[in-house]
Amino acid sequence: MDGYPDRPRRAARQESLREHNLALVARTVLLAPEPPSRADVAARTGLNRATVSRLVAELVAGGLLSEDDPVAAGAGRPATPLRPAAGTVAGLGLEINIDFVGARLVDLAGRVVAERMTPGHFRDSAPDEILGLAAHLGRQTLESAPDVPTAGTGLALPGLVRENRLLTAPNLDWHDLDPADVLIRAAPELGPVTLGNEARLAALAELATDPAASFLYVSGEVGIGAAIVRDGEIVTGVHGFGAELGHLMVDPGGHRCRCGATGCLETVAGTDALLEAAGLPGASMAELAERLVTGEAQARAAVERAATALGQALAAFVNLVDVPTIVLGNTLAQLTEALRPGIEAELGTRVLAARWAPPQLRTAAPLAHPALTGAARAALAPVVDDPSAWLSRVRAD
Amino acid sequence: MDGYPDRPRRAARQESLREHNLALVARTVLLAPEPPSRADVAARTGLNRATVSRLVAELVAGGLLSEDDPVAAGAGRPATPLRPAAGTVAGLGLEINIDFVGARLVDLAGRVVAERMTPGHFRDSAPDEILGLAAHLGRQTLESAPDVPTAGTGLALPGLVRENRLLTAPNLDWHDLDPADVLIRAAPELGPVTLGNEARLAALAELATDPAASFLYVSGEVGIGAAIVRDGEIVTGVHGFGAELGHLMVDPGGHRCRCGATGCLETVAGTDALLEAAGLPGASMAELAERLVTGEAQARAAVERAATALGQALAAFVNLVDVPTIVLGNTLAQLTEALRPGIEAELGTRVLAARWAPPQLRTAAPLAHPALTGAARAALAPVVDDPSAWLSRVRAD
DNA sequence: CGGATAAGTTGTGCAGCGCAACAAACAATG
DNA sequence: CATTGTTTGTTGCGCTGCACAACTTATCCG
Repeated sequence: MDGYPDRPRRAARQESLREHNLALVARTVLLAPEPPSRADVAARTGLNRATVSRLVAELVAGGLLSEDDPVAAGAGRPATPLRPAAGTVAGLGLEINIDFVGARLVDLAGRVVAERMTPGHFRDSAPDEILGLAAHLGRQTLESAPDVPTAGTGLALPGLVRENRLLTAPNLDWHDLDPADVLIRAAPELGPVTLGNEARLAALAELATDPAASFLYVSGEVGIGAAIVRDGEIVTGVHGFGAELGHLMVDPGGHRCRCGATGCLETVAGTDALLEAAGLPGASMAELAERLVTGEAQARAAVERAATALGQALAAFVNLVDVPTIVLGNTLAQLTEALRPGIEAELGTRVLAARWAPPQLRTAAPLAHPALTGAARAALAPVVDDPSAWLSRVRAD
Repeated sequence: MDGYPDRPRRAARQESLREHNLALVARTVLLAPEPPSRADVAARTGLNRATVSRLVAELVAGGLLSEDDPVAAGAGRPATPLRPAAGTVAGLGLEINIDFVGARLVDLAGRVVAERMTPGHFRDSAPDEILGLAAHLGRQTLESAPDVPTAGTGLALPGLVRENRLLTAPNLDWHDLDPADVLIRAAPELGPVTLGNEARLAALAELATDPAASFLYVSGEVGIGAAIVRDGEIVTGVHGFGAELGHLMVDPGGHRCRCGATGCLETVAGTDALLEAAGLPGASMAELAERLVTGEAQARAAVERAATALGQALAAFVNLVDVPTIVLGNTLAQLTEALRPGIEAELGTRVLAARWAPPQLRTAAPLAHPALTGAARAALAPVVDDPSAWLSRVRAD
């Protein structure tokens, strides 16, 4: 039932072979933990050394890969290590969230080329104004690195995104918008703008550490978002959204949620709800973590309750979607160890397959505003996934 | 973030082109609602007419496709309709369930070539004995159609399947088995045996009506299984299982479930649980449906409770996985209309994206033991997905 | 210093597709 | 009933792109 070749969707011609193998070689180098030689790439991909040489030549000429100085390792001709080119192609990540707007320019090598950040309070804000600010930050960021060509822009938003439109962002009180259009009008140099859900793009950033991983990324913010990653790919529902973990019901008789239903996970384990229950409204998660150390009862109780609710929701998730690992990100990352016992207890009893595949729980890689980096990566994705198209664009200049 | 070409995984050589396009042409004909001509196939796939002709010739020679008599449609040379070949390749489906063991031989055209069924009571049964019975039924079925070459066998089981092993089937009380091995020893002529979860294979049968559909298939049995189908493909979790809808928690303080947790959906809406709550233990769903017509209070209350629970579980599912359609199958199919109001009420309030994409609810296509057909289709899948391999096997004879 | 070894390059052969021209089979028209 | 127009399917040719093998290059080692 599995393991068969990808379902063929469109005709493959001679040209498709090139596109496919070019992408294969590019990915192999871009995602390798250590810079591989041409011979390494040939061995890993199954392509002939001669073919790899030809393809690498194209990719180097197009500025996607670069060669290091040859290094000898034992006998034989020294290998020429290949690595992602730095500073030749970049993607711009933008993020609009409740408490800040930011821009980050990231190149193929994963280096942050430039960054701009504006803190603020954008709850119930005017979309055009904030999008204008984002466009401005993006423009500034691009201008600060004028010699780096940009493939496009990714925009992370805390809401429901579908077909490159924002359906709703409850915490911003934004609804039914076309932010990509607004951005492009304000700053055409941003190039094609791709929208993405904040949690999903944060998951994309998390992937940088292990490009072929499978996990559920849980992003704790005011709300609770999530994204499913399977073998290094974000799993998308039919409509483009999904993984709305925050609105899983954990308490049929619980509080009413902003979404209209009752007993949603967010009403128990969302940042604001949790801090309020702990008797620390307006505080930060870090402060809450401190209170736990001193052993304050109300804080403990609130965290325990949140952990149980999270555990139940995650168990439901794992039963339905079967992911091996759960990654806690953003504000939840700071509480991982406090939450662990409660979450693991629920996972242990409720996950049907726990005996054979106990879900692992871990903290996200430390990185401020991961969705910014994820958005930049999303903007670079077309280049990585289809280098041929980018190369012909480069040649056209 | 979406719509980019499939991630390249292995090297593509000239031969890969052929394999790809051969599969493309085969699929186009096999899944077409009406028999298409070569010219139709060329238009739909984007391949050149000449190429299609070459590929079709191979597929016809290999017994995968057959030509109808040419029919004139308006001006021009009459087109030669192409259709799946009947009786030249078949897959054998086996199913072991609580109340029967069955075998069904299905050819590429979807025709049932032969079938054998043995009713019984196999709860807490001896695996070797029942697998022997299944092997015997399979052998008989194959012998009754000796001139139809078989690609292999699919085996549907009501339990957790992973890497072609049965981890657990609580209702059979079978655990940690390798049924494929047992079958092949007992009847080598069954060929390669692929295991599959009952709900998942039933979903595969449901796909026959609309080969590119996306839906959640909910299979009501003693337990409640489910399978996610996205664009005509079964979505598999990382470990191979997932979609364990029956063990979603709907009532934190509810009954203890066989799985060890409390308040699972199965304990409210599973066939046995539902009938018991309705005051009809041991009856059939059809009888329950009748009682509803006469307006019996206890039956009504039980169904309403089940509908609400199902609605909550399905809402959770849709929020997490984002499927547009929910298909109720097996025993649940008979209650669809009785359950609809309760389910839709919950979906309406709990599904975050309901405003933009309200989930549809419908009954499965009428077909006895759909998992049998699905298992047969699963056995045929390798042929459909990689015709080249099958063709060279045919040529080798 | 020469042999062993591995990396990368060059030239040839072959598979497989698109393209264009062509043959086949029918309908419409006067 | 012959001619024209239209669509289907086939044939021959040329191009793309990969594998393969032989070769060159650059290093290590004895």
